Amino acid sequence: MAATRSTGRRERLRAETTAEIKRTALELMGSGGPDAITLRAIAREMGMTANAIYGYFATRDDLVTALIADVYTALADAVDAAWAASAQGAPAERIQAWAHAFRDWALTNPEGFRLIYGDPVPGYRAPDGGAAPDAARRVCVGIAGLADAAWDSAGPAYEGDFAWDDFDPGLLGKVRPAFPALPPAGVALALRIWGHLHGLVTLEIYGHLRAQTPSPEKLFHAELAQLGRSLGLDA
Amino acid sequence: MAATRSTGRRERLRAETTAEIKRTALELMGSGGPDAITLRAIAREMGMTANAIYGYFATRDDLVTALIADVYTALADAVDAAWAASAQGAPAERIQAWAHAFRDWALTNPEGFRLIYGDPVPGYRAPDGGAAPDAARRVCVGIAGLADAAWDSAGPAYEGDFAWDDFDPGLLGKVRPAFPALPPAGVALALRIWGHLHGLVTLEIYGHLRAQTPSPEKLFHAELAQLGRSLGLDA
DNA sequence: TGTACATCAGTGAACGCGCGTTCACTGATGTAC
DNA sequence: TGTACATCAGTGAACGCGCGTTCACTGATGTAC
Repeated sequence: MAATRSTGRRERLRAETTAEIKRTALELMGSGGPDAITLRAIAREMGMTANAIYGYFATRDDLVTALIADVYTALADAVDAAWAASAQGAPAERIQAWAHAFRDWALTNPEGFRLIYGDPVPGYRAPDGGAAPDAARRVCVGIAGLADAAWDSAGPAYEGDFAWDDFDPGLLGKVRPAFPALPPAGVALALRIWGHLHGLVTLEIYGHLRAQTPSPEKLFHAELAQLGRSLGLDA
Repeated sequence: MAATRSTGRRERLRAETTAEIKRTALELMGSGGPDAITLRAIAREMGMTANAIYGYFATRDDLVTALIADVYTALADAVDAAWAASAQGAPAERIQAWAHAFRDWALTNPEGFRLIYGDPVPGYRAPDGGAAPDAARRVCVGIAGLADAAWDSAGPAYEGDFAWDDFDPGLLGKVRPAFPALPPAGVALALRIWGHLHGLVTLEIYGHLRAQTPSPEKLFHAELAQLGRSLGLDA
């Protein structure tokens, strides 16, 4: 009992320090951009030696890999939560809820957004597996949910010559069981919606949109209204 | 005469070396990412000493600033050329020509695309003026041209509560004289189209789209077809 | 045409910096009997 | 409860690296008379 509890304490301390390292890294990224993620800077911030971090992450790239997974998960959680919270709403409302959650998360965590969707940390090489974290796909599956919700009304306008093998099997492995009624053209629609939202948000995050308009959110709102109309949904 | 010609020669050599420095920097960026733009690497590649570059650029950031301007200009030239070349076509064809030129340029110059639209070179700080190069705006003005070409048929579906002061005066200073018939909602449409194209191309360049579909170009093509339909244009 | 001078592109050594990573170690915490 | 041992988080000094930038300089090219 006592032994178990003691071991538990060490493990808990260990987990806390691990979390603090990641939190500190994200804070540094928030204030200084992805360049700021260096073992030495993190250690400095935490009041420890740089190499103490090697007790928690074998290598700097391992730390970055963990950060990316965490950030992806946070984004996926945010949009999934918005989707779930709007479960009682009409499709048009739910799509707007999802999209706003996406943009809001990005604006709240611009450096996180840059970390997962932009250029990675200088010198970083993704691990051999190379596969993006599961959470990356969760976002895509979430968007497929938007397309699915709208497909009854949107379908006729969006039929096209897509086939299942136009898409990655891993993606379909998640999408098809979840949305059995969605045809290939619906998956294509999902990816295109993703592109629309990603484009506007990226332009905003990187400052390109703000150079053209003082109110990017108005543009985003118009985009969603028009999207709803294109999908044949009542706003 | 001889004197003039001699001076001309020196100046020409100087211009050639300046161009070679920039070309080398872009090549390095092409093979090693934006991180690879270092004075020492450029000098190494050119067979000269690192500090010889200080005869051409006062500082590394000055070089990067020049590179960004060059790359923006190359992109703007590419899309403008496609637009001009399709002058005889129907609006739907011209829009497709423009969009394909945009994507093609990005795929041919992915590192250039990342340089101007993504995270800048590590440690780079834009000069005080801070303003993006003129060519950056040329791209936006070009897209306003797309919206203008489609506005006769698209307008009714895209009216919205936009006003002139929803947009940057600098942008309007270029757009309104060029397209006097385009109302504020048309400018909003232009920025949204920009977002659509930018999103799909960015996702493709950064590898996120390829993880979901083996044929991003098919998706892009579908996007353009649907865009034409949304704008009320015949394909 | 020849000579004295100015220009200026490029050299080579050096600076200080922050980085990731390694090494041998210390000292506190937990474990076994 | 007390003692001997194992664990393990963290230290501190050091490594080699590539970077931007500075400095005093050399040597070739062009200029003026």
